[in-house]
Amino acid sequence: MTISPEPRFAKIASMIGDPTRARMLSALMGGEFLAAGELAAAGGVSPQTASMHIAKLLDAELIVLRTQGRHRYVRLAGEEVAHALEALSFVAERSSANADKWAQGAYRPLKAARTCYSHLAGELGVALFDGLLRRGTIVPDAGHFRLTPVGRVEVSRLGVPLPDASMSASASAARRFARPCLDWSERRDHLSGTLATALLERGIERKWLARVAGSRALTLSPAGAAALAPWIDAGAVARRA
Amino acid sequence: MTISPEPRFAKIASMIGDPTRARMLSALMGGEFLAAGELAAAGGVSPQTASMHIAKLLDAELIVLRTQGRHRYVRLAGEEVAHALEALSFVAERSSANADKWAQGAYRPLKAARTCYSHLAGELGVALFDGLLRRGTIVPDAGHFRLTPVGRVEVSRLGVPLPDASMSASASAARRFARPCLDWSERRDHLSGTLATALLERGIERKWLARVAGSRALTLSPAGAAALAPWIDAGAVARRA
DNA sequence: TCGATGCTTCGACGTGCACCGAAGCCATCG
DNA sequence: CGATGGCTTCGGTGCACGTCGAAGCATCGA
Repeated sequence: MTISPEPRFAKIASMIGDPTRARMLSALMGGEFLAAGELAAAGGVSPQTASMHIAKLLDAELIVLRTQGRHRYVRLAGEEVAHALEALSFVAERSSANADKWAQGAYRPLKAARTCYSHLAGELGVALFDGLLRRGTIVPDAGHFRLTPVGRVEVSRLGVPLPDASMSASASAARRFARPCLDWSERRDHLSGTLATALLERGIERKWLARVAGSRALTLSPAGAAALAPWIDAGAVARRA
Repeated sequence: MTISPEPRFAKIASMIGDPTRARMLSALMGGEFLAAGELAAAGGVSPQTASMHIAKLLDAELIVLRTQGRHRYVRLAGEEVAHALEALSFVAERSSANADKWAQGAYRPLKAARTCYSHLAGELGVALFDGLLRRGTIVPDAGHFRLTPVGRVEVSRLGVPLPDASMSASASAARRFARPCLDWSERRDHLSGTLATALLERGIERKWLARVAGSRALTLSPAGAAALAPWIDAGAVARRA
């Protein structure tokens, strides 16, 4: 038997495996562009060191670059990268030894509500997902989800832009629109896809949700609790926020 | 901003990121138990070195151990681990620079047909998945798939054991039964779940498919092509095998 | 034009860790 | 009960790479 070549995923994993780069990528899971300096802070290293790490991540195509004046902004390269990070988190958090650590300090806000790259995750994320299904805003359809007629009205009333009413687009577009995504803290599905992305964007824009600086965590405002009340028990939500 | 702790997924990623461990894990993606010595061969290192790596992987709970006499057999710790490896592969293979490498040597058989931990993947995997849907053996149902009445007959005729005809089991069991899984070489879904696992097991048992030693690759026998003919064009299959 | 800012490149340092040789441990087999 | 085979532990070596100081290079504001 000839020695098999090094699997391609090894390089990707080694990129993610360095503690400093992992902190950087974790910060980028917020889904936004971050400047090189911000990444250095997130990683807890000097600008020079951060610069080297950014070069490596670019080379591995885990992030993409956008130069603007003397700033260099960087973002995750795509949903696929975010998904790989989530899958790794799911494995990491599975250990029984970690079960009690959720309660304490630093991880608590992250469990309550956070971004999963471009959509909502954590307790709030799965609660919203449950609510959307229970209320009949979305229904399962061939491996993904679609809005019901009532759902279209409800969602557009929130100010979320929707694709053409015809929905006669390609199957892959329908698949991208709304599909399940495994939540590593709740170990259950939440909603992902362009609908979920639009919901999060609008939620931030209207200040229903606010990003916690330097973290993927989100906080829910009273206005947000009110807006989401049709789908989520306001009392339970308030206790979380 | 306080420096955030090292994300938990970093340790998992660093475990996967070492080239030798990556080769070992790749071999374990076959879904079977492998002895420590076999892992050493797969990794291309001495037994001592393999032993150290196995200890690390056990500590990280990426693999599980089963001692039998003087042999120590090891297997992936679960579907979650396999899924994380697949997600990483999906990122790794996405690069445009890799597009042409599929054609050449070592990767060709892997692309044609391979195991995805416990089920079938690669060109053969997606072709079978397409065939199962086109022929109406399985149909989409609320985010996963279920057998049609005709499908039950067809599949049991292959000798694949099926759960109770009632199918009144829990929703999560239905979900586990048959669901889509992203194929990193084809960049499309193939079938996963207990049905897919049973299909692969039966296929190996009846020598329709054979494992290639020291690899995740599979080869399709003429008998296999005949057995799968209702779902897959035999000509196209033969050209692959 | 000049200084400040944001980031990169270069060079040197230190350490973590993968690796193997040698030796030891535990089963199984003759 | 010794011999063999499979695997682990220990000890020592070497390399890869993450780290920062210093210097260089753009861009922006005055």
